[in-house]
Amino acid sequence: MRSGEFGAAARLSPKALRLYAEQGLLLPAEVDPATGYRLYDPAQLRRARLIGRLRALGLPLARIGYLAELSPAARALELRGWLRAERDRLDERAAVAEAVGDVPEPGLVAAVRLRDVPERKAMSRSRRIDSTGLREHVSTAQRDIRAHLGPSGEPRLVFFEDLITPDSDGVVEVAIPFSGTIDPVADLHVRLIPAHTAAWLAVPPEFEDMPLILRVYDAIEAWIDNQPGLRACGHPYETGPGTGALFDVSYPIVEVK
Amino acid sequence: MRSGEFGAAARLSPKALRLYAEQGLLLPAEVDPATGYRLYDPAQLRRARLIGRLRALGLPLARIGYLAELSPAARALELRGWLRAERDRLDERAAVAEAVGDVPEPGLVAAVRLRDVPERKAMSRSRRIDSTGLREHVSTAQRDIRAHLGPSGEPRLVFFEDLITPDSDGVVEVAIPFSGTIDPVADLHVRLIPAHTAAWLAVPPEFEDMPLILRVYDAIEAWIDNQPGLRACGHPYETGPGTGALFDVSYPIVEVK
DNA sequence: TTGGACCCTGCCCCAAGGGCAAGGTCAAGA
DNA sequence: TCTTGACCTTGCCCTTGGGGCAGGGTCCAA
Repeated sequence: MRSGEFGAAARLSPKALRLYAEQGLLLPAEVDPATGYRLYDPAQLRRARLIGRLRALGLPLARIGYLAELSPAARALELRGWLRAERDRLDERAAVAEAVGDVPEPGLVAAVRLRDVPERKAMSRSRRIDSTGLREHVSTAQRDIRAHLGPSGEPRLVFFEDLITPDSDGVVEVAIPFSGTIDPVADLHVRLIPAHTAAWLAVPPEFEDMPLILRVYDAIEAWIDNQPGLRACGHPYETGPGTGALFDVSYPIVEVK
Repeated sequence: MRSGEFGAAARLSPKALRLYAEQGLLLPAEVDPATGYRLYDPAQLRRARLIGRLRALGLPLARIGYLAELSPAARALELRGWLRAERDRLDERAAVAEAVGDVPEPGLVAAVRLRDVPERKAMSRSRRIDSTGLREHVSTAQRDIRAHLGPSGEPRLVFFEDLITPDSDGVVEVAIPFSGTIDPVADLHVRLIPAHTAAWLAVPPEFEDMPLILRVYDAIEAWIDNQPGLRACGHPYETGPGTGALFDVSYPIVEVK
């Protein structure tokens, strides 16, 4: 079969067929060396239709190449896992959407305070994750670092270098301050957390989880914006355990002219 | 504020800020005409953070530009509608995924038959839709066409020129055959459905809806693939009411060497 | 004055093709 | 046998939302 006929039977455009051939996802049974015509075997229709269905689901071609090699049962299993992940992502998006773009909570804004934080040494691990891996990253990094520091008992800090949502990953650093001298190990770095002034808020229990935690961040940002002489600098971080709460949220700030 | 400082406070990359400035989504308060430096006002942080949040949800910039102009209440309303649509899309994807890539139903394959379909004139409307608009397209087109044909009572045909899923749209033609002579009206065309042989299946009631209807298509395709002298040509169509069922599914076929 | 940090424009890159132009191939009708 | 139209090829530019880099200009503090 020539490509047009094959594409019509498989409901794939000529351009798509060419792309799949280039990527090795669906190699023509034969390519005429003189004319470049791609010739397909009717037996390839099964695979072509499968690819079309999976593409229609929105799966990337690389993933399709993997799935196409699986047995139907294994493929169904993978697809169900993917659907569950998609559903979780959507749930988180719903949570973020609920909190987006409202006016800040006046009660939270009024509770923002300033404090001076001294310079500290800290052992930390940075990793690029999305929100699905956040909880695990924090707990395992904390465990690994404490295993090296011994029972110093300092609160942990979690720095958010980017906005972490199900659709956008970013760098999150888990750091535990310590006294004395310790050498870096593997991916556990030792660095200085510089002295700074922070605008902070003890997170009320009812705001601890997504999506309401976003309103805590909103409130601190709004408070800083309302102080003409102050400006955020650097990344916000969560300190846990906090001062009378499960954790505090802090923004390093500077004074400007 | 210069772009770097502003970007750090809003958690937006320099590249993203430049893009938003080019598209008019977030115009700098001032651009130094000599150096091209973009200077932002701290008051723009609110909008910048809103844009960042909406981007993190996966919304396209054009939509964000629209949403950013709305009041928080109107924005929340729009977002809830969008989330509902996303959830519907995901439900349909789940349905498609359940049916994808299994082995065809042997009972269905065994029930496939051949029939010769004579040439007919038909009045039809074609439209590019995705699966959310399918049901409405079929019913309104059928109503509009029957209003012009009068009570001829012929079964309707629905041609699927592409695979229709929540993520991929395609052309769907609703056609009703008639006898006599009728002029085309507006977007209702008059065309010949050529004589052809069709491989067809009366859809059992339990297979009528997504996702199981896909297995009916799979079964006919598998049956055709197993007949060495036969090959599908043209697009499949649904005939309703069918022969002893709510509708039949047919594939036009040709004999090959 | 000089170094480093910051910023600019402009170019190429990603996925998954769509669209178009220029040109080569094939089969059927005249 | 010739021609015509349908089909096929390669190659280039376009899409979204930026990432990354090169080359060069700016700003601020030591």
